[in-house]
Amino acid sequence: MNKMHKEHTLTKNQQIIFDLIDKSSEPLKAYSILYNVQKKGIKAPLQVYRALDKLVEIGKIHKIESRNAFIACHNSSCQVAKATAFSICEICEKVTEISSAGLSKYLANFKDKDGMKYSKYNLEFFGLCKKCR
Amino acid sequence: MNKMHKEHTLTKNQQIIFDLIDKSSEPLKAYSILYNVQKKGIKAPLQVYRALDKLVEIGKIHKIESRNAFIACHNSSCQVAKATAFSICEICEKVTEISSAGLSKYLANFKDKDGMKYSKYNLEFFGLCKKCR
DNA sequence: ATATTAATGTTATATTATTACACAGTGTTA
DNA sequence: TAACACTGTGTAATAATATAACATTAATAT
Ligand SMILES: [Zn+2]
Ligand SMILES: [Zn+2]
Ligand SMILES: [Zn+2]
Ligand SMILES: [Zn+2]
Repeated sequence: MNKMHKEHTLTKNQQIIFDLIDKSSEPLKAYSILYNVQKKGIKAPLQVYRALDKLVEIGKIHKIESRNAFIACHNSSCQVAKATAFSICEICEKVTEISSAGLSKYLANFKDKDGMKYSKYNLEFFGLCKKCR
Repeated sequence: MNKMHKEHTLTKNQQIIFDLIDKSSEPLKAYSILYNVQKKGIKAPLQVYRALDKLVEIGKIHKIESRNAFIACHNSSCQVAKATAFSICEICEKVTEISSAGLSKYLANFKDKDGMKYSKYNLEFFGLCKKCR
């Protein structure tokens, strides 16, 4: 198989699960994923969680921690820095990945009281989306 | 009664669980809390989760979403705005609440592409603490 | 080839959280 | 007073989320 540059070639299970998440309009939960890929031969939770772990690790998807759900990344810079930001509508649960150069720069340069810098972070904003206001 | 400055009188279960979290040096998980309060008559998970929900709601504790654990708030401004930030050591799992006027001001004023502002957010920074470096 | 690493398949189990229902206390209203 | 709404409690059962343990196979590197 042709392995181009730094591209991660997904395995069969990883590809099946990534495709499902990528084409979804909303974040998907692990057991919802499991249910939807059983016809493709993925039968057990662990198969799903292993693929999810790897996809998160390589930055193809992100976990929305407050919702225990997974969303595909459409922001190529995330694949380098594990620095993510999302907006979440508290009514319709719509989740959008925020890609703001200003925000990521601010957070990447943020130092706490001890002068500590953090390259990795996860930020979740909550509010009402346009529709729900 | 003045709503802005209303003191929440904790119920018995809430007080027992808050005291445990408050005196803990690390975030506590729900079932660890349950185990530790059984001698005080709290026998079921639901009793713990109900108290936790209320304590989160009134800002006495926060949930560390990436760890499914709860920590007492020592930053009085959180009780007004549900805007929280933490640093988490990826080795020893030490969690510290960040209270930075600059950070909270920046995030409270942050607008996404649609001009939307969010008063509520949760930010988790990851890295290595002083000891673990 | 062989050692090594990564991924898979399967079963069982652990951990985290909620539903459903009955009931008790408190304060307000009629 | 009685009726009501509201909040909290106690208990059992169950749902939802995630990992442990073990055997096996595929891909990669030396
Ligand atoms: Zn991303
Ligand atoms: Zn919405
Ligand atoms: Zn706080
Ligand atoms: Zn540490």
